[in-house]
Amino acid sequence: MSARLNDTEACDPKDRGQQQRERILYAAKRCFIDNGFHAASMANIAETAGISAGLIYRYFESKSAIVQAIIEGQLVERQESIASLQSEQDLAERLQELYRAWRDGDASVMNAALFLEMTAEATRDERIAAALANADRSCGDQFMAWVRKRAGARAAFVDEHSLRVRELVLLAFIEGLAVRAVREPDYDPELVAAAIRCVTETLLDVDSRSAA
Amino acid sequence: MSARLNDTEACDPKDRGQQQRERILYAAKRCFIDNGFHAASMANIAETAGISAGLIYRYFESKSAIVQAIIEGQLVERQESIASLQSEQDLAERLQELYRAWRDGDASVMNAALFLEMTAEATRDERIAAALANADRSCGDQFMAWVRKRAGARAAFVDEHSLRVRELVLLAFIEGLAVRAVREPDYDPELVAAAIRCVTETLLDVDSRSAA
Amino acid sequence: MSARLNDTEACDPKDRGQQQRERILYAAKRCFIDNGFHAASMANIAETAGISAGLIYRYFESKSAIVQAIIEGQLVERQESIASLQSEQDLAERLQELYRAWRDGDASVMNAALFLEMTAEATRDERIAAALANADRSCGDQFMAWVRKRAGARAAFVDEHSLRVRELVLLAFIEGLAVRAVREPDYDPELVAAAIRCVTETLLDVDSRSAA
Amino acid sequence: MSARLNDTEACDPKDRGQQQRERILYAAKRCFIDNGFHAASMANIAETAGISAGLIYRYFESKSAIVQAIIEGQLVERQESIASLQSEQDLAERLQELYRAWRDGDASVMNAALFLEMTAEATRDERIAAALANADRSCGDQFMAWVRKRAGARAAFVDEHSLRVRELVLLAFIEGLAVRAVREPDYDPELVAAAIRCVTETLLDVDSRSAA
DNA sequence: CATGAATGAGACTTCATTCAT
DNA sequence: CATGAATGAAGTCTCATTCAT
Repeated sequence: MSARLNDTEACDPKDRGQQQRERILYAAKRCFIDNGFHAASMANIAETAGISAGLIYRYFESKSAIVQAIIEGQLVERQESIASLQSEQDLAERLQELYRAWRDGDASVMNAALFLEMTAEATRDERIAAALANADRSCGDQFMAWVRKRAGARAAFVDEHSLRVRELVLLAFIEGLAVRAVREPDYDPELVAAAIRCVTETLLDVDSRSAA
Repeated sequence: MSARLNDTEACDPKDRGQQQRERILYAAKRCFIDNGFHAASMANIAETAGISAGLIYRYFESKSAIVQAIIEGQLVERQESIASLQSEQDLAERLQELYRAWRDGDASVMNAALFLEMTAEATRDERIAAALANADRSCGDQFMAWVRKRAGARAAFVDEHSLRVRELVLLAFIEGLAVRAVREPDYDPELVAAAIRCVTETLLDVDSRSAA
Repeated sequence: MSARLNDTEACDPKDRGQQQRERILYAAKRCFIDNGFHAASMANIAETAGISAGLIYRYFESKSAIVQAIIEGQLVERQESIASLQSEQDLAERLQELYRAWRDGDASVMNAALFLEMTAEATRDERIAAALANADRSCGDQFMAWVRKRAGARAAFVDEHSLRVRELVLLAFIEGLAVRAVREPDYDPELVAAAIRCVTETLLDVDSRSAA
Repeated sequence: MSARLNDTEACDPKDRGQQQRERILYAAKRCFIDNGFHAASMANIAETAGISAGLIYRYFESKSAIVQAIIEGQLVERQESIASLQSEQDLAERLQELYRAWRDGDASVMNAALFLEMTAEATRDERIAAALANADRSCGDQFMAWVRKRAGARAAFVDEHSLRVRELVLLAFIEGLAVRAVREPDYDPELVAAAIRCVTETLLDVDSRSAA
């Protein structure tokens, strides 16, 4: 537990708590990914974080509070990602990145299995459901604003209903990729790229499809 | 589950065991849907099936063996569903039905949350992963055969790669609907219908898109 | 664990469950008396009962359910005791018996410390409060009926309000004896007997005091 | 707890510790009353006292040491209360006040549930038992002296034994009121007042009852 | 074939107490 | 003198699984 290595770094005492929170969150993410949401025990998480089990409760009210924090953290990441979105091609590239992250299960980003489990857990835990719904709505709105802006840049008109349909299709497709990443981890990357292009091009082709 | 047979009625002694298995599987499906995969206890399942807890172990080695059996059962259902597929419009209608079943948790089909949980579980349980991959591949092939047949019926040509892309897009979209059904259960049905039409029309519009 | 000694006696299989319930209740009473209500753990009770901790939950929903069962058991005892009450002298004798049982802490009857702790617990556990209130009301009514009957036997009239006052005084006095039994276990028995006579005689002296 | 002194103000340095002790004791009493003896945590008490949890251990050896200190403090209060007792009517009034405090949980005096819990705890903790016995005896003697003085004032003779009986009856009745206050918090105040009058009048009616 | 009582491990969570700062 | 982060033991309760009947 030397201070220099993976510990507190003994500087800036005021946000020591924040560091602990993050340490716990990171450990929890790893455990959830490795063992599944229910199989990962608090003792498990504590050990991974290198602290005692009871201490977690100084920073999080309950196991479910940890999940909520993870969801909210991801919300921020997603928002930043959308905010920095440029062209339509950029969107396609981002989706490919996302797919790779999902498939490879990097603990620092969202992992597909974890994403699915959290979604399923929302069915049974109201607080998780609320956190997810909030994140979805927030990102959805932000994304639609982006689409509108892009359309406006090309002087194209896009009616509200059509916009909503596109959002749903794109969202379902993206989330479906999470399922695909888990169930069939060995797709040819080119195939996935083509599928992503197929969807993004169709959906953002504002003019030809606005009558759908 | 006919009313006549819900006890030990001595007809057809050879597949008495098979009847018990199915009775257990049906009960398990109901419990998993209602309570979630981990929250459903063996006692729960036994009670739902109207038998004792210990008896389950005569027919299934463990709880996870039940899950596998359910997955394999679903494979059969899906194959039958695809086999009976007719026109393109029929496909869209089927998808809408599927979405409704997912959202409402019809016990006869699979429920969305359960679908997601099983998918996530595949990350941790090799046998479940194998069962799922097998089911996916089998259904995928069958579905592609259907598309080819439909195209042939209209004398349209469709190259292999394009076909695979479409399959992936459609599959991801369908599975994404499961996520949507869980995370946003209050979509306007019309919106979902429009999204489904949007995808099926685009994907099955063989001629105009074969170059994509 | 031989069957003949302190076990199931292997007869009458239908109320095996009832025997287990009683075995647990008896063990719980002992533990509560010895260690206090909160300090007595379920593991403690289980060990005393000679079973595993988890098994208790087949017979009682929770720790608090055990307390409720104890309370209800005592209600029955109290009712039977009141029902068999004869003359006024009999009442005084019964109270002396009760005091002795309280002071000596026989686990089979009510123990004073346990009585007080349960009363205190009622402040924090609604279900216990309800069970106690129910028992009190039931016994109170029964007791007042007895007083009325005794008065009628002597052709004495006793008005309702005066009756209620007496009931309260007697009840408080009895319950206060529980406190006394715990806080000063070494009273001269004659002193207690005199105090009991003092109260019972005063209270049941219908004629001279009915104007009070 | 004057508003001026709620921090480290350096006046009168010698009994700074005493102030802290009292602050902690007051907080503990509040917590015990609100949450019960076992449910009140040290963290709870510390927060109520406005200090850190660790600091409590500079002033009290353990949680149970706090309880003892509270009991000893109550002894002083009770003695003062008895010392200021005037006429027989005054006694009745005091008892009504006490009953109200019992029932309503006034933090300045003791609350009934807490009183019962501490009494029960005496069964298991010798030091608490000793503190309680000591307090009871001391107050009892003081009370009997008061009765003798009142009797003497009216030139009435009262023999020792009769005096002891009265003391026991009154004490049991008072303590029984604590039980009543917890188990039946909704008594008509008039009923309680009548019961108290009934007891005090009977017991202090030196002449007519001295033969009992 | 069938039961369901019994087990034992392990889940989440709380809390009195200590100790580096 | 004071803090509050940290621990570790213990608490209640659940549940997959076994086995005597």
